[in-house]
Amino acid sequence: MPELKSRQVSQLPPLQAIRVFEAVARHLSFTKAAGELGMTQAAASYQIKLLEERVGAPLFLRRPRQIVLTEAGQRMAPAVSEAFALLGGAYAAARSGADGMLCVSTLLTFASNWLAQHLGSFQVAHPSLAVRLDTSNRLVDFAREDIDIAIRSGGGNWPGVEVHKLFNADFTPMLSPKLAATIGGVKEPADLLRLPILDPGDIWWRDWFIAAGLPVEELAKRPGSSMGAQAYEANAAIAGQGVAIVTAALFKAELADGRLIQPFDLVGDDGHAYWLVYPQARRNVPKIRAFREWILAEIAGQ
Amino acid sequence: MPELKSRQVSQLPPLQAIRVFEAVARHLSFTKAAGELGMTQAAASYQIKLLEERVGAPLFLRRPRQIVLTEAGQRMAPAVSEAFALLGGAYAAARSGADGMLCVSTLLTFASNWLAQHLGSFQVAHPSLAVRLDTSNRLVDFAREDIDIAIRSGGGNWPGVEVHKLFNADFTPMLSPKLAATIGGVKEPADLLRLPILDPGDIWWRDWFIAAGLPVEELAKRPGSSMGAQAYEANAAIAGQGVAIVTAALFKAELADGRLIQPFDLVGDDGHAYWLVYPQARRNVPKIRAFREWILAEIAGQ
DNA sequence: TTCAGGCATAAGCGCTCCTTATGGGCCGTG
DNA sequence: CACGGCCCATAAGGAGCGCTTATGCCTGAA
Repeated sequence: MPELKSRQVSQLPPLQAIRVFEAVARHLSFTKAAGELGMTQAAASYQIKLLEERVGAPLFLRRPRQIVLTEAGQRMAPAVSEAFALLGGAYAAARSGADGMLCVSTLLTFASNWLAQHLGSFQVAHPSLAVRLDTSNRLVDFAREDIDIAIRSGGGNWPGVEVHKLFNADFTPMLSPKLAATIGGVKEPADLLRLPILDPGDIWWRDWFIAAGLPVEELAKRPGSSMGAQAYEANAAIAGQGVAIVTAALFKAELADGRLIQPFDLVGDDGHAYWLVYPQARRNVPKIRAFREWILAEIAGQ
Repeated sequence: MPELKSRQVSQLPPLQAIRVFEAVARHLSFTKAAGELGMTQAAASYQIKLLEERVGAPLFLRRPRQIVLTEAGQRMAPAVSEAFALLGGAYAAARSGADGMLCVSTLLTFASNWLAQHLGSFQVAHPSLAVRLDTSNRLVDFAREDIDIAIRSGGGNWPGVEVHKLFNADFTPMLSPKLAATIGGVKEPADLLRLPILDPGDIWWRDWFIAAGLPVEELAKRPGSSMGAQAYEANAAIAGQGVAIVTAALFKAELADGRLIQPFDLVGDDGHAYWLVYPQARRNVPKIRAFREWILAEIAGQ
C-alpha cells in the first residue's frame, strides 16, 4: 500500500529531532537541553536546524543570551510535550506494569500439590506482584502464549530456555493407610498385587515393578484407567480406591498428616525431573528473577 | 543537571522502535507495518525485538498466521497511537500553519505607497495566507525576529539572504501642482530654489542638484527638517508645504490623480534600490515562493 | 577591553538501523 | 500427502544518520 507509505512518511516528523525540540522548548536553551538528553550542544543545534528545515519555518529565534520560540514553535511545543508525556507514561507503565503481573504456566499436579501451599510466602515477599496461574500440561511456547515462566516435567533439555531443576520426578507407590489395613498392611512389594492399581498402564508402574523384582505381566491384565494427572490419582488413592504411583516430593503434606503412606523407600527414576523454565533473554527481568530466586530457595529449604 | 539526564534517558523509549510498534500494533502484522513505514519486514522485526528487550516483556505473541498483542502490548498501544496522532497533528499544523501566516517586514514608505495598494491582489490569489506587515526601517535579522520575508532598501549585497531587485531607488523632486502654480509653474530646475525644500540636508537633494547643474550651496542655507521617511515628506509636499525629493515609482498613484507632479524627467540614482530579501534556506517554502512570485510579477506588470 | 556564556559550523567517525539472504513453521491446495 | 505460499526470525554486511570534537562568532557583563 504505497499511498499509506507516502502518507505516513511525510506526515511524521523526524522523531529524534522532535525529542530534542521538546527538550529545547522546555529549557529555552540548546546547551541545557543537550545536557538533559546526554548529548553535546552541537548535536542539539544540528537536530533543531534539521527540524526547522523539515517544518519549513524557524522554530526558535536566536537572541543574544537566550532563545525564544517563534510562533510556529509555540504552536508545536505544547502538543509535542504532551505527546512525549503520553509516550513516556505508556512506556513506563509497560515496563513496571508488566512487572506487576507474573504469568506462571504450571503442571496441574505441581500447582495443586506444591504451589498452592507455598505461593503464600511469595505473595508476602512480593506484595506488588500479582501471580496468574495457567495450569495445563501443554508444553508452553513462550513465543505464542503470554507466559512469563513455567514449571515443566521432562528431561530438562529444551532449546532457547533457561532451566533450573526443582526436584527429580522419582516415583513410588502410595496408598491410604485404610486400604493398606484391608490386607493387613503392606509389608513387601508383592503385597501391592493384592490391591487395585491405579493407572496400571503407566510406564512408571512398569519401571518400579522391575526395580522391585515383581512380574510386570501382572500389570497388563489390569483394567486401564489413566486419569492423566498425579493429583487425580493421588485423590483416588486417598479415597482408598487403589495404589497410585506418584512423585513423593509432591505429596509431603499428605504423607505428613497420614492421608497417604509410602510403603517403600524404593523409588523409580526415569531421569525426568521438574524444572523451572523461562526464556533465556528474560533471565534478568525483575519479576522473573524474583520468582526464580524464591522458588529455588523454597525448594532448597524444605 | 545529571539527574535530569538519567531520568529522561531511562524514561523515554527508543523512538524509532516505538514508531514501528505503533504501526505493527495497528496492522497486527510485521510485514504490513514495514510496508507502511517504507522498510523491510526484517527491520520491523528487529525494532520490535529491540523494544521488547527494553520493555522487559514480549509485546506480541507470534501465532501461526498472525500476531496478537500481549497484555503489556495492549496496555501500551492505545497511548502510543494517541501520542503519535498528537505528534503528527502538531507537526502538520506547524508545517501548514506556518504557511498560513506570512510575516513581511517592510519599509514604511513601501508599505504605505506600494504594498497598501497592491496587497489586495495577493490576498485574492492566496486567500488562505494571512499577511502580517511589520513596518520599520530597521535592517531585520531573520535569525532574531519572526519575519519571513522583507523589503529593504540599499545596495543589495547582504550575506546569507536571497535578494531580488524590485526597482531602483532613483529620486526626483515632486511637489503639489498648487505649490507650483504659486510661482507660475516649475519650468526649469532653478525654479525650485524659489520654493521651500523639504529635508534639504538629504544627500539625494545634493546629488540631484549636481546632476541638474544647480549650486548645492543653496541647500546648506536651508533650515533642516528631516522627517525620516519619504511618505511623510510626500504628504508634506501634497499639502503644498514644499518640494520633496522622493522615489517616483512609489508615488505613481499620486502622480496619476494629480496630487503630485514630477516637474523633470531627470532622476538621481545612487545605486541603491528596493529589494525583496529572505533567507536563502527558505527559498522553496511555499508561502515565500508565493509572495516572491507575486511581487515580481506585480512589479514587472505595472 | 577582556572574559564568559551561548549558538553555529565544519570535519570526521561510530553506531544504529536497514537491507539482503536464508531458514523455519504453519496453512491451504492440488 | 507433499508442495507452495505466507509470515516471522535471524545473520551478515553496509550506508548514512547523528554524534563528537574543535573552532569561531556574537553579545553582554565585569
